[in-house]
Amino acid sequence: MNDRLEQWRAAERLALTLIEGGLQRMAARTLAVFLFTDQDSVTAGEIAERLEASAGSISGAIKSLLTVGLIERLPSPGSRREHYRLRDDAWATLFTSQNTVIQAMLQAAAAGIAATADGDPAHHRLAQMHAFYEFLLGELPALLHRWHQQTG
Amino acid sequence: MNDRLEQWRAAERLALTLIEGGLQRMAARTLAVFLFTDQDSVTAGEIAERLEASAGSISGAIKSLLTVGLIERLPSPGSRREHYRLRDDAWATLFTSQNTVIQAMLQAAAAGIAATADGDPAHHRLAQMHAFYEFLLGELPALLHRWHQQTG
DNA sequence: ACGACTTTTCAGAAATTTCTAAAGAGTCAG
DNA sequence: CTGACTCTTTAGAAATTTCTGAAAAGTCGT
Repeated sequence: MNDRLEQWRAAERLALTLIEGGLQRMAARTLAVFLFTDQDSVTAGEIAERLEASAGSISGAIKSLLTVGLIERLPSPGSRREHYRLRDDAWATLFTSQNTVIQAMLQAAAAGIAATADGDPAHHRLAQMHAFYEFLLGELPALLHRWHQQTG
Repeated sequence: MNDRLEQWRAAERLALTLIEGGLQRMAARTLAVFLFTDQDSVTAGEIAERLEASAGSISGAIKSLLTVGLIERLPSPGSRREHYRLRDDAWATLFTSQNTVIQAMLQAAAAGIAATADGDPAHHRLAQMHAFYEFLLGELPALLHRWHQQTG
């Protein structure tokens, strides 16, 4: 099953999944190209052609993927075109980027705790929320460490 | 610091954080009400009044929160109004609901692997993706177990 | 420094998401 | 059974997000 059309379909399906996971539409499709290309690296122009999208939207997508650390810009060997490729630890990075969400949750919970009295049911609920996200934040480093160990 | 206005502010800030985390706007605001109310349970009407939103949008928000298991409907004691409250394990549930996302990622990766040849760089990338999400899926149960042990 | 080529920026258009209002359905008391 | 009250559904409006096209900016070879 080494069929180009089937690959394209799988790529688009994966993009849809990534969108479900919270990525922006074009960023997701771009990421799918990085996954499914048979080249080592691709240029913005190649992606635009592949997705039949405007250069502008690809530019924005690449920018956001760079920001979250999923892809990297390669030192372009004497070419005018910038080359990009998927980073090795892309998936761990994508997962880890939720740390910032967890941190935000913690802060929000802390603010709520400070604003409520001890006996208030809300105080108790917020404390529970805080405890969970604190636990989570503490577990993540060890989790990623196990992952890196497993792969070597 | 037991100030009603400060509580309201903290609630709205928390709602914004939840929206960042991927919840829909009104679902997030509704969840914030469940967290910050000083009652044991609230009705749809009370939430609508609190958020100055239509009954319809609250109905939709409650439905989605019920679906993901963040809140529960209480046996209403002889009242016409349905009572809801935050579930005890709400935060673990919210975190766990991403399992479905992980499962979807796994399937998408598997489809891509099946569609590419062994030597293809894409094949390698997709295999890496698959390995990570498989690892993640395997770790989650133990993680949640540790959490439940910690709280008792 | 110039010309060719590529990427980035940005205002407006398109599409999607989200909310509301109003009608409908369900439920309980009497 | 009826009336009063609440929740749900849905079509359309409003708001937000996302994409495009064109102009501007950047880069490399000559």
